[in-house]
Amino acid sequence: MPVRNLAVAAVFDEIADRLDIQGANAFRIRAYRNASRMLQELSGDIAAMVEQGRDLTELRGIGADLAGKIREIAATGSCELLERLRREMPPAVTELLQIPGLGPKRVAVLWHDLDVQTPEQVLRAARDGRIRALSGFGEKTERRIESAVAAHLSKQRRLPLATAGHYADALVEHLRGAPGVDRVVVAGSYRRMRETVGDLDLLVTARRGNAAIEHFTGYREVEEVLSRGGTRASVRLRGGLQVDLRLVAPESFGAALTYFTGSKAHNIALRRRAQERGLKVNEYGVFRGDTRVAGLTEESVYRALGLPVIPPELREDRGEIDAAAAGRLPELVAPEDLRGDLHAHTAATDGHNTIEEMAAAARALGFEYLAITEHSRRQRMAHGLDAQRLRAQGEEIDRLNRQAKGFRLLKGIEVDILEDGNLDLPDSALAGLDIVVAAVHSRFELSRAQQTERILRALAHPRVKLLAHPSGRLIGQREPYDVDMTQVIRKAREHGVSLESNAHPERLDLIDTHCRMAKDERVPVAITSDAHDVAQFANLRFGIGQARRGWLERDDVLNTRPLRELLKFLG
DNA sequence: GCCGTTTTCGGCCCGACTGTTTTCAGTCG
Ligand SMILES: Nc1nc2c(ncn2[C@H]2C[C@H](O)[C@@H](COP(=O)(O)OP(=O)(O)OP(=O)(O)O)O2)c(=O)[nH]1
Ligand SMILES: [Mg+2]
Ligand SMILES: [Mg+2]
Ligand SMILES: [Zn+2]
Repeated sequence: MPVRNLAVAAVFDEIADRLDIQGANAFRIRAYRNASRMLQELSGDIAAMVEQGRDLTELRGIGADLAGKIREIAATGSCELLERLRREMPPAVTELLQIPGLGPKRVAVLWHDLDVQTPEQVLRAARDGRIRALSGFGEKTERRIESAVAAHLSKQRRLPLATAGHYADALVEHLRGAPGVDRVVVAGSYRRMRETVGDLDLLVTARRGNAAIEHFTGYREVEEVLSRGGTRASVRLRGGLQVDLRLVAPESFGAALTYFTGSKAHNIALRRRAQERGLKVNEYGVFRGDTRVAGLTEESVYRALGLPVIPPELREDRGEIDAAAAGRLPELVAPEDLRGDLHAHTAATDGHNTIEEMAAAARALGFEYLAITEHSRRQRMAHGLDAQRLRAQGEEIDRLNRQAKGFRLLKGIEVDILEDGNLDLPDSALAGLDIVVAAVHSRFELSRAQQTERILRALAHPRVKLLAHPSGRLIGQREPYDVDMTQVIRKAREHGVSLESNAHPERLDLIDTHCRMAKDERVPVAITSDAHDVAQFANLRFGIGQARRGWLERDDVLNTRPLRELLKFLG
């Protein structure tokens, strides 16, 4: 079985961790981490590239050595360097790096001097008072480590973006009440609209800072203050979420926002560009020698580097700086570009509102159209429609459309793709519909070849115009099924099928990197809510976020088209 | 280990907080 991109990335990450603990050159380690990140974001299949004999050194961060290692991993599943490092160091040790406060140096000492290999063993060593005796460690460090391990062992993983939003809103409101506070902005991965966030990063400007930091650490949900200084503080909330606050003077707002929005890789790339121009960038501004030349606004920071402002969603060091320098940044799709929604459910199946209520909510958003796309009969739990109920619903929609002016309900279905790639309803049932959305809701465990074959077959069905939630993943709950997305996207193009970017907060599927791949292959993406009630249209903003992260412009998105053009696409 | 309209060798982002340190290493953002 060909090796997956993520598997190669995992090998490089493990090599980086082990080299780190061994005290290897920091830039060599960074090279492995950069290569891993590139592979995780790569939309094409690395194994296929190897097989086709492509020149891997054209990939960013891959030189002759790492290209060789990728070929070795593709051929054997592992590589000599990793196997050697594993022999030199017990397997579990790298997990210790995940514990906040334990970096490579301390992990090396714990392992060498105490033969500690697992978080549980660290906890025991701390409780036995064996850590404080180590040189470079002390009583306080031991206590911090103990607390950090306990938190690590009970910690939830990364939080879905929408969930983090609830915490963020409450915190921002709390901070706005602090004396002397000027502005409060959520930065970090939250501002970049990543599908999940590891923590919350809050930027605050104030003339007198101490009061703001006091106010922050005094927030009622704070469980533990992890650190606190004059310009920054970190806390852990009940429930485990970490929140970092950064405080700067108002004149540094732009530089600090750039810094705290990241990503780290984007920051490094920006700062390298600054170096090349004899400038220095930090969170206080852009400097030439001792003179500050920018920093009040993000616009001023980017301008000082000869760049237009780069939208936060693009700041991942995926080529956005080169694009900006060349004046080729995309004009990203925005919420107001949407003219309708192509995936929604009603109380006829597992939704909670009537067709009329859903239509009224869509109209209130300024939409021109809404497709009603219930589940098909196989989804028994959801009361999926059979041919007869689907026809009856179509008649009701016809009746509603006759009454409504300036708005169009589209007759649709979210039909199951069966294991063999056939659809869950006969062609006769699909014939009268405006839009057929096809979706995988079962047999996620099929092999890559079988799953790909299954979906390609569905895409070839002449009535199918939209592939719903193409990866099938549920964030934090279910991994994507194994499928060759390159082939899926090519097939979609061949048959004039659009790919859905499902905006449900647990899905956010199309994944951002696949979004970008669809764009490159000129396959239109439909940003849909999959709303099961009228409130869920609000989720569309998360779909917009993922689309923007995938570099999509208005014209790359199917449901920015006016009704007439949409209908043309739907044939 | 990667990379180059200044370089094929010598650089590689920059700063805050903590604890144990007698001047700064380690970790993190
Ligand atoms: N210049 C620079 N900035 C950094 C570095 N590490 C983090 N930052 C900045 C950019 C990050 O987006 C921002 C917040 O750090 P986080 O660790 O919270 O990362 P981020 O929010 O991007 O992702 P997350 O979802 O929290 O894992 O701080 C660094 O090593 N150098
Ligand atoms: Mg963060
Ligand atoms: Mg953070
Ligand atoms: Zn649905």
